[in-house]
Amino acid sequence: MKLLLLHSDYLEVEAREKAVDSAEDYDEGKKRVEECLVVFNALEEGDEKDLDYVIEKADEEIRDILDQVNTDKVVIYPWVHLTSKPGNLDDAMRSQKLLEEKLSDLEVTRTPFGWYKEFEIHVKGHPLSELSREIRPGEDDKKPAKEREGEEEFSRFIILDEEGNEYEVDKHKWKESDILNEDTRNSENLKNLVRCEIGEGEEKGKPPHIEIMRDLELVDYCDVSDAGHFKWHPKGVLLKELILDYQDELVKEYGAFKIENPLLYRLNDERINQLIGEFQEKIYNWEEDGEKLAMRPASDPGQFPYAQNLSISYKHLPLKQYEETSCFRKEQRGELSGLRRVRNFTMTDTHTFTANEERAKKEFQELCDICKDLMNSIISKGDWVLEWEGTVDYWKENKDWIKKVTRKMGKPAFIQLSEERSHYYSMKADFEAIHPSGIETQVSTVQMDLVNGERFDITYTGEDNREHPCTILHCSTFGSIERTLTFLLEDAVRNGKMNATLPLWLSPIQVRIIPVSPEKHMKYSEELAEKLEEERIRVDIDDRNESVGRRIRRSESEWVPYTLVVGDDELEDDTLSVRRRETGKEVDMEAEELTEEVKEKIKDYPFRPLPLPQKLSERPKFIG
RNA sequence: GCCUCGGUAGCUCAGCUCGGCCGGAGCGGCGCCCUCGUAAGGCGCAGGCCGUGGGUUCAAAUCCCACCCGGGGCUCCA
Repeated sequence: MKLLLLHSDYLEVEAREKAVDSAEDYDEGKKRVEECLVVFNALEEGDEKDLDYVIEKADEEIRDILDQVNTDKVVIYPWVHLTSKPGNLDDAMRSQKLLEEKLSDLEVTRTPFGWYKEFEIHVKGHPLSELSREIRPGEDDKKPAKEREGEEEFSRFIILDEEGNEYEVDKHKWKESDILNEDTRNSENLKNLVRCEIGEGEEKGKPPHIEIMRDLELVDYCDVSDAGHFKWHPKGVLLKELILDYQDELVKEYGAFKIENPLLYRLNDERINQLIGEFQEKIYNWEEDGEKLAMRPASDPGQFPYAQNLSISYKHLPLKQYEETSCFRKEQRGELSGLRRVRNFTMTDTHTFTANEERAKKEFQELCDICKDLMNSIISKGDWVLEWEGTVDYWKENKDWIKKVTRKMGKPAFIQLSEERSHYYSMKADFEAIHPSGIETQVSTVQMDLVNGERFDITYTGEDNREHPCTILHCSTFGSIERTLTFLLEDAVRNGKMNATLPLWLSPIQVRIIPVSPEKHMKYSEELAEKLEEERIRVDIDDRNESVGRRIRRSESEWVPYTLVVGDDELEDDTLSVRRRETGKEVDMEAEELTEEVKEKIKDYPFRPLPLPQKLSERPKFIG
């Protein structure tokens, strides 16, 4: 039996005239059924051998779909043309009645058998709305619910441990790998990564960072923009700027020059067309004065043409070009999720142009070192692992080198290999942060690109005075700042919200002073604040007319790492009562001690001043 | 794009089943009392034509229709 199942808004059907002599009697007029599953069906040759089984199976399939589309109205509609080998008429008519009986506990409508019918149908557009099934007697195994195009991109999976030892992984038995079941943080994180990549996928539900980013007044939805575009409050802007400051330091050390390209590109330029092509449906584009324009979905559309126009000699190599840019991708509506998947994000991207692959490997290593530092300093010392992706051939030829790089990162790696090169890179290393919930966030990536130099005519003049294509390395230290922030926030609540905290250098407010009595202790508080400020510490004063308890609570809910209460006792001797958020306990220390402690923790990190009025009484509430 | 849930005060939400006696609470804000000692002190005040537009009705936050916007899921992406 062949079945065609259509989840429909409505079906209207009217019997016109008998198509066969044996057609059943029928004299009802036009019928209309709304919000139903229309079951077109045709009995096939051979089905009569075990009609009961066929009907039973059909019943099963129909109920399965009903369940999924969440309706209980069925229309049974015989349609012989679904098959090229129809069963005989009598059996076919019988099958209709049997099916109706089988489904009789539901709201079933049957259209007459053997008539020419006129019908109008409106089928819904969701993925389950159009399904076909085939049932054959004697075939017991159920067809898969969805027949996916099972194109297997990767053919080989390998794990490297921190020492660079190699373990082959079976896609279907990955859980059994000993290396994934060791009782270490690395092993556990790697297991989570492998699960996300080839296992049952990511954990679902509302991501925890959404509530946090709003509670901390960092980032918020923006009701006047497109979905997936966010507004940033002062503290959020500060956070982003500090991270980018840090990034700038890394770039400077690496020796790259910083450039800035437009956000908007002309699609009728062949290069742009090629570069944006991969993003196809995902670009924001429109027409302006007859010209097709698009917002940049990545840094390449700006950076490649930029590099093309440079005059590069072998003496300039390796040439390092860095850009930090806003990218726009029109992700599907339903795919957007907090800051994790957005339509506008900031990316930091370096391209290194080298003379040849050998030289590129050296640079690759150096870029990985940078990414490692970044992971360890900004993201999380513990909870990240490596992922390599590339071709089987590249792996075979460069195994030792890949192992060497991995060893230097001090993290285990998961390697996915495909027979054919599917992207421009032959091999890439992704730096994946692992959330407390087990999901991954790709932070950095370093990619070995052996083809685009030639393809986009990015060349250097060699000693031989001839043009040679560059081997290009792509390194995005932050695939997206937004995602990085997502991880930071979720990582912060790894052990619960109680003592959750951002790294001190990223805390928008590092020290809060609470004068017990605003009038009496204000002067001292202000002097203290000034002293701390001189040491480049972000400090503010909660001078609101509230009880001490209430102000402590506010400070804690804003994740302020150090809270000082200033009262009569402090005026007398110079000891401060310091509440450390990390421990939730308060200790007495002198101003100098506190300064030293804070400075020690933030010594080499960027600093930016408080982006808000110092006194809380002068500060608006941004959210809630 | 599809499915689904939602849109009520600055924020979080209750009220809608069964139309009227419904426009509320907490937080936040403001004011007053208190001059406070480590995660919510007390009292008071101001904030909303209940997403938009239609419809039904003597009467709509509540019922119906359309649209807009947001969350989640699917698909997609990786």
